[in-house]
Amino acid sequence: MPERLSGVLDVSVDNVIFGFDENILKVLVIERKPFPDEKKGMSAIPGDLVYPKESLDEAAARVLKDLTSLEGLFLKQFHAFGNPNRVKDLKDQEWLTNFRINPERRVITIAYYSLIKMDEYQLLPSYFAEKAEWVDVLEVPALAFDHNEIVSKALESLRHGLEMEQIGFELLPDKFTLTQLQNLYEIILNKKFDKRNFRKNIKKMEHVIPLNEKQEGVLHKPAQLFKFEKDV
Amino acid sequence: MPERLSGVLDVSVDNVIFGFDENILKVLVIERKPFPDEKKGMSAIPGDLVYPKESLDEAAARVLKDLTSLEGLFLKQFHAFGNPNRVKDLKDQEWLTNFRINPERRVITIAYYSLIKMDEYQLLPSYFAEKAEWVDVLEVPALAFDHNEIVSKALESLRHGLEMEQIGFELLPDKFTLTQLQNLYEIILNKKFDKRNFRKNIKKMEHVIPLNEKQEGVLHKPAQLFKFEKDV
DNA sequence: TTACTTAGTGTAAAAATAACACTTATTAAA
DNA sequence: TTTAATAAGTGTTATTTTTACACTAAGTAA
Repeated sequence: MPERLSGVLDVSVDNVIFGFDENILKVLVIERKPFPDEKKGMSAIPGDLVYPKESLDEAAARVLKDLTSLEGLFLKQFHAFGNPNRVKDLKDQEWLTNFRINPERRVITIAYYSLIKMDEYQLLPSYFAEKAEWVDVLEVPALAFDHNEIVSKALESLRHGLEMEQIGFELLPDKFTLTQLQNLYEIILNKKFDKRNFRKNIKKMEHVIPLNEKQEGVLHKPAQLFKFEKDV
Repeated sequence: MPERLSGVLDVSVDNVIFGFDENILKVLVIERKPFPDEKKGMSAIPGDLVYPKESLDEAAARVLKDLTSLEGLFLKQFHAFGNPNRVKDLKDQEWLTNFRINPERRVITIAYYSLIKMDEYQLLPSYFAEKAEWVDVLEVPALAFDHNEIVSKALESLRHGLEMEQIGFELLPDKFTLTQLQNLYEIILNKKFDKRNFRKNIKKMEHVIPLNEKQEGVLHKPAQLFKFEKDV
């Protein structure tokens, strides 16, 4: 048992938070406060160390809450990243020195993704971030650590493992039109659907319930509204 | 940052090793050496702590090799388990005391599954195990830690994420019959397929190559043999 | 030669998917 | 009050995919 030294690891959670605004899919990144000799702090996705007495899911929820003030969201664990050098880059080390007791220590991270409606809350940067902002999933800048890899894999998992029911609950208003729903599918899956075929498929879904209400305040034929029914 | 104490976590990998013998799907479990007052040691799936300088994938491969002497297998990371009390059961603690420097320490585990042909190697119990044995996936006994949960989730992932190409490479002989292949599918997916329809589907797969060879030594019409072609 | 065993094969019905264009309801402006 | 603009809403047909189903063929052993 040669190298079984103790206490040499930390475990963190990292959250890839996708934001949806009816037209575009974005990712939440946090910009670090710059160092004295930096023009602009490097960006990262929100993550933090797991506390001693919380589960991984609890840690992910806590971090999400701390960084976005949102609670009760759908949070999906999708992969663990454990490259032994994933936090050893010089810039990353400099930054960690300011925010971790043991900045040099190896960190294994468990990554989650989550989905929120961008317009439903204000981004509130946390104590260690200069600002929090949305970036287009197709134009993610260079991020700290292995966060670009984490974001790529999250997007892949999102498109793969997709249970639209759950996602729809999170990302659409309580009452929504079929066009909004189709938009959601198209943006997340990054492909187009035929309107009539799409609607035929939706009709088969028992958890999408038509309401006796119409859209108001639009300058065209108002659409019928629908809701999701959770318990079917 | 109230509880951000350091050095309180270990990280392990656990491998759910599925074994296939043309008729049944089994899981490899290791029986611990019993304590003086025990009749029979408790069983567990093979896992171990991650070394300081290896990646998670490397750790999983190493553990698999140590415990089964197999190398180069398809290894799929499928979930991280991090309940803070997952190794705190009394029996588990007693056992850990014999094999870990810090038995009381919380352990987060990254779980992998793998697939092997049962008849291709001898089970060689490692230094801390009384014996290693195969158990039917439908009759897994009570295991240590949260290993029953891990096995369930592995089976679910296996059936879900299934890329049969890869699995077939591991689990079938170099030359196989379509009946063997169908068996493999049926056992892993736990359902029956129509023989003709199954064969129609296989014909569409470019990586399944018919050979100019027949089965020998059987007391019925010999079947044509096929092989997998990796690079398509 | 016969009995036994598993291999191997085609077709038709049913279901799912894909392609496609016009009419309707509403608002705002003329 | 008519017209223009906008997005909503709707059905049918062709194509593809999936399912269901039963007999003949090739080999071995008695």
